[in-house]
Amino acid sequence: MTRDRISVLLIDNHPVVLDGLKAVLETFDHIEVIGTASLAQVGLEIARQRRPQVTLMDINMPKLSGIDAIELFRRELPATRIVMLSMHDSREYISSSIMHGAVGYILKDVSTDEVVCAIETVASGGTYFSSGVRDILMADEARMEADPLTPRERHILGLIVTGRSNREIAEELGITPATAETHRKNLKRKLGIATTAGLIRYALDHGIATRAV
Amino acid sequence: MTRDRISVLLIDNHPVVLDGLKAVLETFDHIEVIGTASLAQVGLEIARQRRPQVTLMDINMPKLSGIDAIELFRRELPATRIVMLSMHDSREYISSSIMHGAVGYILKDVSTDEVVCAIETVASGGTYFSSGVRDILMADEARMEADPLTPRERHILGLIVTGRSNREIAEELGITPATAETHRKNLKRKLGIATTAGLIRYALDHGIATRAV
DNA sequence: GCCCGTCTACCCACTTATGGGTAGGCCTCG
DNA sequence: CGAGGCCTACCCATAAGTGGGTAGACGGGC
Repeated sequence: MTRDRISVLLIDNHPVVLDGLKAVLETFDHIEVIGTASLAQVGLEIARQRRPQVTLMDINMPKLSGIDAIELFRRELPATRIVMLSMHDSREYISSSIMHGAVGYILKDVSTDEVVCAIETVASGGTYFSSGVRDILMADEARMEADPLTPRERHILGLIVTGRSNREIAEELGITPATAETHRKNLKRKLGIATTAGLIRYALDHGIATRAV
Repeated sequence: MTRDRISVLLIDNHPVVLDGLKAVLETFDHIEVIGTASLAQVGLEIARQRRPQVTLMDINMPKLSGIDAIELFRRELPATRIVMLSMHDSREYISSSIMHGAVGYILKDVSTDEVVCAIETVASGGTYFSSGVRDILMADEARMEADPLTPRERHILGLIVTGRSNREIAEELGITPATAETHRKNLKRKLGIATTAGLIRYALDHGIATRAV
């Protein structure tokens, strides 16, 4: 399923970054830059036709922001792995990117080796965050580990792990499904996790629930 | 959330079983039989009003079968934990019960102690299967362990664990979402697992996927 | 040659989740 | 008393999953 060369699409409205990155990446035999664009919309059109395995996308772009573009990419091309490029290590940008479906986030001050590494990692199914980003994510996690979830949220997370629907959770706790839904949303937001599957893995990882039931 | 006494509803169209079970259970202080019925419909009506924590239900009943009744109970009262009572250790009945949402299955030839144990177990969130049933489930599992899933199914299960939707899986594998859906259905059917959450736990348990991504 | 498992694909009706919100009541801490 | 966290509850529109099916194509083995 993995082609011999990793196909990459570059989207960045800074020509210097775009061309520089392209030139550098082309020196690697196993990476194929199948297109470049300075606007997200144009990049999306290229992606429609070329189906890149990986898309490197600037987060700050005029007209269509990188964050919004993630949405569009994931709707139309769910298979392309999106790595955000950013000059800012803003917590908001990072978590927002992850929430919307990016699988990588690298700061523009990283070495090209790191970019290559990121491409390789996400292409093979992993996630990649450059060192500065990792620090922020780690700090987040540390803050979380201290007092991550409210008791109610922990309880609900436990029920989610057992496959309960919002309605079932509601019935079980004597609340309305709408409230269970809110808790579920808050869990995702707090933990920066986009999917229910991710919540389950988080819960199992952190001993909030156990596999054995 | 757990009341001091476990409220239990009994549904069985054999008066002997119904009355006998009621009499026996009432000798236990921590169990409260809040109602009995010989028809599933009647039991459902009682459940609507009394909201039992646990419902023991015969699988073979006229008019409305126990299996179908599980559906209705879970729609209206998702919180009540359903334990099927059966004289048959039919594999079909058992897996069908589990698939529809029962959390226990006990044969009628078990000791009353076992029934009490089942009630306690499911009331506290677990599942209970009497010894004869366990054997069958075990045999199933053994058969599964040998060669449970096709390579394609294993692959798709791995993607499900990472939270991919059917559409994302389809895009990733170059198939249609409908096919991804079919694979997902087959996974559930083969493994006798009702929920996506259950699939994820299965995958993590059996090393088909790992938490670390 | 035929059966069977596998992979593919589609049908339907229905339920549920998702991702944005907003907002009120309650309690605690400063 | 005011701020903020927590739990509750609802709004909207859209996307996705569920649970029944059926069925064709391909390949291997008896």
